[in-house]
Amino acid sequence: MADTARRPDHRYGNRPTMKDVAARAGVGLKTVSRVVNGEPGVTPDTVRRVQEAIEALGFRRNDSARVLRKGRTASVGLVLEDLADPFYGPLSRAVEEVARAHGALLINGSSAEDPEREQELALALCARRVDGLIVIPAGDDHRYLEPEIRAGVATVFVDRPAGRIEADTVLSDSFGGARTGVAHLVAHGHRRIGFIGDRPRIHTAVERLRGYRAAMAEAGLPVDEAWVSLGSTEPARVRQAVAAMLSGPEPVTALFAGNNRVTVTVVRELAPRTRPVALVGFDDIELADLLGITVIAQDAAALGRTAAQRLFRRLDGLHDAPERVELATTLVPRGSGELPPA
Amino acid sequence: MADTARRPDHRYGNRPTMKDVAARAGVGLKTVSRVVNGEPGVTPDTVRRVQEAIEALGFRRNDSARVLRKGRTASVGLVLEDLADPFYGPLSRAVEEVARAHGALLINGSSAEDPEREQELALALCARRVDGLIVIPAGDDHRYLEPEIRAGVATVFVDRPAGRIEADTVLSDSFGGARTGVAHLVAHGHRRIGFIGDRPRIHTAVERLRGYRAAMAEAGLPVDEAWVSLGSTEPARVRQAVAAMLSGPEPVTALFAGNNRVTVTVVRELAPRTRPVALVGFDDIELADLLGITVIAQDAAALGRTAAQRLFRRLDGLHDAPERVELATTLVPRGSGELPPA
DNA sequence: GTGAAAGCGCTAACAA
DNA sequence: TTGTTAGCGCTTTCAC
Repeated sequence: MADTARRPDHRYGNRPTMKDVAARAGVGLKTVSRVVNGEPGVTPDTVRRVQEAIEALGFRRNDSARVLRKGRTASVGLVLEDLADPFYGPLSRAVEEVARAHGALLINGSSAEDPEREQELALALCARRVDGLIVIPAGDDHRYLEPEIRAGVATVFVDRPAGRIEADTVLSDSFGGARTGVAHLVAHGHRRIGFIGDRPRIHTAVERLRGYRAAMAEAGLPVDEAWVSLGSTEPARVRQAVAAMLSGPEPVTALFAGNNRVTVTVVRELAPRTRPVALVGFDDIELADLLGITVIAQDAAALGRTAAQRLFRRLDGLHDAPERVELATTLVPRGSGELPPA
Repeated sequence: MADTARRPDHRYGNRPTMKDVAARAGVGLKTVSRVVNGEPGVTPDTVRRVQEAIEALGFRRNDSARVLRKGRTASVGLVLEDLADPFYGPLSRAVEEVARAHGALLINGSSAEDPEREQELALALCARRVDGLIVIPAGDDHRYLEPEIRAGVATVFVDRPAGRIEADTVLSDSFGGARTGVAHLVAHGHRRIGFIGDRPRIHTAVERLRGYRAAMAEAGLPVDEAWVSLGSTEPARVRQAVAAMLSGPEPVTALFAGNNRVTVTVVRELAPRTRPVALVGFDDIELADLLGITVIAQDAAALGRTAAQRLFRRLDGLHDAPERVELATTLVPRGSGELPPA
C-alpha cells in the first residue's frame, strides 16, 4: 500500500534521499544535511533522531549530487599503459596512497599503448570532472587536453613527457640510466653491444637508445646499426632481434634491454644458449636477484608518488610554471652485466 | 568587461555549460543536448552550428550532472588488497577490459588487507553510486553491504568468499590446488612436507592448508604441527618459518608455499642452501620457468573477467540466486617440485 | 537551532 | 525540428 505512493521516478534502485530521512525524522531537509556532514548547530537530540532515521532507511548520501553542487569530485584519474604490467602496479598504488591521504579516490584506465584510447580515456575522466589527471602518455600530441587544463583540470605527466603542450612532468632519467648501463658493459670489456628497445614512438625508448649511443661514443666504439633494434615488446619480435644480433661472423657479446618486458624475453632466450652473453636490463624485475640479472632500476612508486604530490599541490592552488622532475636510476650489478666477452 | 558579467558562482573552473553553448549557437538548451548525445531529429545545419559553438567554447559535457539525472554512473568499483601485488594487476586489468566493453569506468581501491579500510572504501564507492562493486575481501563480515545490495548495487566477491551475506562469488579452487600440489610432492617420495601460508584470517590460506592436510591424510602421512606455519607474508616471518622447518633432527624435505609472496621468499631462502629442498608454490610467478619453480597456477585474469561478466549480467537485469564459481588451478611442473627427498 | 527556496548542469516529458 | 519546463539529490543562502 504505502509502497505504491512512492515516486515512480525514483532512481538508484529506490534509494532513500535526504528528503526521505527528513520526513521520517520529522525535521527539515537541511537539518539532515547538517547531521550527515557533521556540521555544528544541531541539538544532540535532533542529531539522534536523524541518525535513527538514517539507520532505519539505510540512507547513504549521494555523492553524485554533492559533486554537482560543490564542483569538486574528490577524485583523480590515472591513465596508464597497462595495469597488468608489473611496472605500473606499484606506480598506481603510490598514486592511490597520495590520493587517499587527500581524501580522493582514484579512477584508473589503461590505454593499451593506443593514443586514441589514451585520449578517449583522458577525456572521459575529464567529463567525470576528476579534479586532476595523471597521464602516462601513449601518444605524442596532448593538445586535446588544452581546453581541460585551461578549465582547471590539474594535469601531470609521468614516465614520458607530454607532447606539444607545457605541463608538469615526472620522469626517470632514461638517458642517464641507459648510458650508465652500457658504460658498465663497456667497462667489462665489451665492444660489440646490442640494444633492444621499445617502439620508437615511445619517448623512453628513444632516450634510452640515446643513452646507449652516448656511452658507445664516449668509449670511442662504433655502432653497427644491426646492433640496434626498436619495436614492439612482443616476445616473438624480441626473440628475433636477439637471434639476429647473436648470429653472423661478428655477433654482439653483450645486450642492453630497453625495458622490463624486453629483459624477460631476452633472459628466456639466452638461458638455453651455451655461449655466455652479458646483459643489462632497464627496470628491475622480481626475482632478478636470483637469476643474477644486472639492471638499471627505476623506482616506479617514487614516480607515482612524486607525480601525485605535484598534482595535489596544484589542486591546493599552486600556480607556478610547469615543472619537469627527473628521478635518478640505480645500477644494480648482479652478475649478468659483469660477464666478460665470450 | 564581458567577463565581469559572468556568473560569479560558476564551478569547475568556469567551464562552459550546455546553456552557454546554446546561447552562443542561438539554439535551445535541449538542442545542444541532442547534438552532444548524437540524438536524431536535428537539422544538419543546426548540428554544425552547435558543434562550432562547442568547439569554440571548449565545452565538455558534465557527466556528474548527467549521472544525477540518469541514475546510472557507468562506473564500477573494485576493492582489492594491493594493486602493487603482481597477482592483482592482471585481475584488475581484466575487470577493466570487461567494464570498458560495457562502456563503464573502473574505480580502484586498495584495502591493504585491512577490513576497516575495505569497508570504508566499499561504502565510499557506493556513495559515488557505482553501478556495481567487485570486492576482494579483507574482512570476514560484509553485512555492512546489505543495505547497498538491497538498494541495487550489484556486488560480486572474488578470490575470497563474502562473510555472513549471500552474494555472487568467484574463487580459485584453493583446496583442490593445494591438495594436488602436496600430492605431487608425496608422489615424488616426500613424507615430511612443510606448509607456509598467509594469515589464518584469510580464507584462501585456510583452504590451502585444508588441501595440504587432505593430501597428507590421503597418503596416510602424519602431520607434525611444527610443519605448519600460517601468518604474515612478511619476508622475515617466512624466513623464520623456513629456518625452523629445516632445522632439527627431522627436517622437512619439501615445502608447499601458500601464495606468490611466500614462494618468492622461500625461493630466496632456499637458494644459498646446499641440501636440496623440494618446493611447490601456489600462484605462478614471472620468470618462475627460468628458476625451475613448480607451481599451482591460478588465472588471475580469468578470475577478474569472470567476476566482471557476472557483475554486468546482474546489471543487465539477471535476478537468479547468488552463484559461486570455482575456477580450476593448474599444476605446472618445472623442477623444484620434482626433486626427490634429500 | 532550524528550515524554505534557489540552483548546480543535465535529461525526460511534453508542447509548440 | 525545436524549445520549455520540471526535477535528479544535494549544498548554499538567507530568513526565521
